[in-house]
Amino acid sequence: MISIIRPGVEGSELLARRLVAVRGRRLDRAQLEGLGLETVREFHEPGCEVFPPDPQRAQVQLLVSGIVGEVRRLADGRRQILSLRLPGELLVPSGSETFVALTPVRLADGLALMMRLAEASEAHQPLRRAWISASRVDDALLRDQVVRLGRMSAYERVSHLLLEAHERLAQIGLATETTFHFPLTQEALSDAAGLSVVHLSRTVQTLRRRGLITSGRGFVRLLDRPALVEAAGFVSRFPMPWRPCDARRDPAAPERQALSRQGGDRRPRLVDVGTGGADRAG
Amino acid sequence: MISIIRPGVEGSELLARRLVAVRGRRLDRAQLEGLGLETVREFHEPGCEVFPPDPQRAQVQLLVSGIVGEVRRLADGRRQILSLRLPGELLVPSGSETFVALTPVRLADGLALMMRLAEASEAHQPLRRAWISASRVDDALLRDQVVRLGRMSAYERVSHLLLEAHERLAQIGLATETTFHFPLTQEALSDAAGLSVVHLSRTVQTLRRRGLITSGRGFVRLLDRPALVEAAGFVSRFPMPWRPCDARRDPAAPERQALSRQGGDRRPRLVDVGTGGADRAG
DNA sequence: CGGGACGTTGAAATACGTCAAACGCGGTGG
DNA sequence: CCACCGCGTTTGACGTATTTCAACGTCCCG
Repeated sequence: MISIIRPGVEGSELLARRLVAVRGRRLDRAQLEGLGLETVREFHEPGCEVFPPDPQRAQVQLLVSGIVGEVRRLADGRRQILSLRLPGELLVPSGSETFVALTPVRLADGLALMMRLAEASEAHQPLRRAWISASRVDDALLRDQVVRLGRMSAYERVSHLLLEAHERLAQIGLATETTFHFPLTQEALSDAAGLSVVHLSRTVQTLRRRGLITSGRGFVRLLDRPALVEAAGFVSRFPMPWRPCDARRDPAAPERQALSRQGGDRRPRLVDVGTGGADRAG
Repeated sequence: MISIIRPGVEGSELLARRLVAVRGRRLDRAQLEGLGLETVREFHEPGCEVFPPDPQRAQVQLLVSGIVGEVRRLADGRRQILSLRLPGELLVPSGSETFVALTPVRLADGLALMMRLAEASEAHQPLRRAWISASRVDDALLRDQVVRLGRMSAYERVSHLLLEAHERLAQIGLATETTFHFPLTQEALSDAAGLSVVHLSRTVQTLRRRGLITSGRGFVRLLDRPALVEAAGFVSRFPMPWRPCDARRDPAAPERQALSRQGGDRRPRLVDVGTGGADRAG
């Protein structure tokens, strides 16, 4: 299976896929050349804050692999994850939030990309426009988060969150039609969903008992997507609804095997341990 | 007292004040000339959707007076107000959201402003930069909303919401040090706070019983701001903390009186009816 | 073999939602 | 002027969703 920790794809490729997905249009790969995105710069253990590595280093980073949470903390220690950041996304620090690695993470310097986006050069208008589309999608996702937290039950929130994660990962080729690697702690998930860990755990189990998902070893499988969509009132924020099996088979294929032997990441954090043998069948 | 329905100030003036507040810097008023903001175009009764008046009309509008809610609806009728829009703010429609008038509202065409912001003309760089600051503040406020809904109790949410409203209104001269006009239905407030109307009502009453606020006739008075700030863990998102009594006395003064005689707005919606005579004292 | 991180479970407390009725108020029509 | 009505708020009783606390199981690692 595909690993989000080691996707087997370059960061710029993931960025490109994302820009294509948010715009629903092709993008000339030349637009992303010469940005120095190949050289991965950081590696963080889960729980670490991602910014700032050094003050003088770039303040914008491209997430190449792993999952990062955009976090706000309250005085008494309560934590809210504002958004989950997935590979191919740019992390721009913004005052009141911190970026926290929720899994092992690799980053690339995003400064050159940021500067290319800022300059209004004629040659890079397609990139610029794609970027604007990406920002709009990000914005819509943040508003989804508001609605999730404000008006949805725990059951709906978790379903919605999983559907969103699945779609976003699918768009960049890091999910199959039903399955994706999502090695988050239940504590992280609960902070994203605005729930207590305990209640999140129970909610996930309800989803499993009802046969909507299975999960374990950091993988989630959506057994009945239509039912989940129905339960969560899920609406896609991408211009094109995702459909499986297009550009997703070829470039990501290399390390299907390597992962499961090694256990994926050193700290094998699981969404949950699964119901025994429920999640074989690949 | 100052009315948010008829502030006695032009829309461009409110916009200007806002741009000053979000940047913490002066702004040459010439930057806002020739935008056609003087001609107020719309008048909506509460509950009406603000967009679109006509397809061919401008799709961007400046809110000149009154309060607008940025609304998402779920399939079963649940409603979440993503953000409250106050006078001097620009309403840009965005697909999944609708703008709903929560009080009587006046609007001006914002298209010319939008276009001036888009063109990179050297002359209007200060405006452009101020606008970027405003966007950043908006963004921070939306994230505040996420935290409110995700990790705060009803009591904290309402306190926080009131403090935010007060500060934003104070920044544009529509609030005194303690008091502001806020003629929202409790239903609207509850949809903003992610609570049921009933529970919101009880929460507001708790705040009153504890002597933190009084309210009635659409006005809210913060009796003990420090206590509210403490209770809500409130943090300002403006570059300069607001302090009373600077530019707020002169230009807004004209129609102090007109309002209370007329009852403010025709449908005198109240935040609540107050505890009898608790809110005199000027 | 012990310890720590993570997930699960059960019981009890509580915050919040729902339902239904009453109230206050301003507006309207007689 | 009063009676009535509609809208918004308030209240009480009650049900439910969610949290909290505490304990236990498991896996991995030292």
